[in-house]
Amino acid sequence: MKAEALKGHLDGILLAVLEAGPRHGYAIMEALRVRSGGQVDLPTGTVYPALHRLERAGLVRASWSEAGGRRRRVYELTTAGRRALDTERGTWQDFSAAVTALLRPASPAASLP
Amino acid sequence: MKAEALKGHLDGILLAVLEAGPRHGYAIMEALRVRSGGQVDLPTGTVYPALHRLERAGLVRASWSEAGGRRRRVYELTTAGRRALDTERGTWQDFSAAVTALLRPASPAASLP
DNA sequence: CACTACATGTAGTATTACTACTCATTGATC
DNA sequence: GATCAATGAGTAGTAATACTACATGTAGTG
Repeated sequence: MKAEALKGHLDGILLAVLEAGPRHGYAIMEALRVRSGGQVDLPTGTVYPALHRLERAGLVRASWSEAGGRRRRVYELTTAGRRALDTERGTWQDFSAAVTALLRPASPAASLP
Repeated sequence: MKAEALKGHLDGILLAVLEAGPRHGYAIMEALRVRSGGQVDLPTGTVYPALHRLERAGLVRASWSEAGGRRRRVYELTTAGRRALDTERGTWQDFSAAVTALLRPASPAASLP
């Protein structure tokens, strides 16, 4: 399972990575790879547009920096971003509990009422 | 939390409902409402197209039936559908474990290496 | 008669994450 | 000295998904 779709929870995950401190896009991708044990390996075409989206939404703040002849765009959480992360954690709890319950085999049940 | 997006796991959930026995679309929506305690309340514009998709994919088999002057399209799992449901359960386990881990607060961490 | 529950469906839209590129620098390898 | 991998940022175009908002019709209840 490599490029597993994060399906709507990508934003929350990016915010969670940034909670630990400011990071640039490439570093975020690597942090995700490391923290997931290689399970989550996002392509740049997923991560960069997502960061721009979060920036437009005011959940992260970005600034250019330079290191070793390489320009980096460093992102950090805003207050709204922190709030959004809290909300997302709650949403995820509810969502995952609901899906887990629905996916669990039910009693073979009465079919047509 | 009402029309919560099932985000890519709708198909698996529909298959899980049908695992308990054949059902028609409307009954599936109701089963979902009941089994989720009202949390999951899908609009018809989500469920019917999804069922058609599953049928096209060969994961369910459909047939018309008549009850009380009402025509119903009754869906039941195929062998492929049963297999797909097993796969989806595994995928969900991995996926939810990964998201839960990534969403968990990390050590405040070194930022820019 | 009007309204609700039952029952199925479509058209059009917004969002999302993907593939497949482009561009540029640095450091290691041949 | 050339070439390649890693670092770093980005876009264009596409496919999939679930949504809103509608159309259509029957049965039963107040």
